[in-house]
Amino acid sequence: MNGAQKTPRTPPIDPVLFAKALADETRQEIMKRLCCCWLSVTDLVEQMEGRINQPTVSHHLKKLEEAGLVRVRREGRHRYYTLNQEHLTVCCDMLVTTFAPQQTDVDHSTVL
Amino acid sequence: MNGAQKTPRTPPIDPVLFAKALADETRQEIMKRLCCCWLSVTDLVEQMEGRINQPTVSHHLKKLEEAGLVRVRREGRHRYYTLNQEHLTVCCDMLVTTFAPQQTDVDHSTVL
DNA sequence: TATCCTGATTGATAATCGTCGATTTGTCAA
DNA sequence: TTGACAAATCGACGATTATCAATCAGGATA
Repeated sequence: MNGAQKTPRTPPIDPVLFAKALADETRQEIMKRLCCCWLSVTDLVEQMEGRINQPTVSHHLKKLEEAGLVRVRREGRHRYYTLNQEHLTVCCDMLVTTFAPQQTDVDHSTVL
Repeated sequence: MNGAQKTPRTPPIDPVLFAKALADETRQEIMKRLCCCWLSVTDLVEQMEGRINQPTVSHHLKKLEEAGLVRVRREGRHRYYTLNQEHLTVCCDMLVTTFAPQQTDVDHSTVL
């Protein structure tokens, strides 16, 4: 009885990294499929119905993970991914704040 | 007494277009400089202090305009740009909504 | 008109990025 | 061990994109 494990690292709060992670149609489709459940890479490949294959899905998941937008859970030989809703919300709030007027350069390198 | 004129078209609500517009460091810097005032292309080029030149600034402004993130005002031979705060907020809200769970595919092609 | 100024457009180039086939790594079950 | 499966990594290729120099279009002023 082990293996189950959450992503530990605090997600990066970086407006450019965040936007780049979202700046792809395929990645957004993956995010939609992960918004309500945990799916493995194989699950995602199946749901894409031959439009993209396994290495590509892995590649996109890596980018999303680097941006802190997905959580990973390892279970046996599977890895289950799900969307990190909280971080998405935090980043969206940060965007609005970053580009708000009367802005005196908020520091986003440290988590609030 | 004429010339002064706002951008008429309702900005597009498209999560991928929005993210792509934000997915560049230079563009985000331009957005920061436009968040509190109206600046001309020449103003922006000066503020960038030789790091990017005029055609590049124009190119970035075009992308931001296509995403509805800047407003333009023509005045004589000048064109003044400023950030469209409202649309930025709308798009961020849309992102959170789009990837929220219990989502029954909200239509974003029509403005709310 | 001619000239100057502002900013958009074009064409070329280099860098980045998405995609895939092939391979590798890691885990479970015989 | 071995074999089977899941998923990451690697290398290559094509498409997209950021950038710049050069040019062009429109408006102001003389």
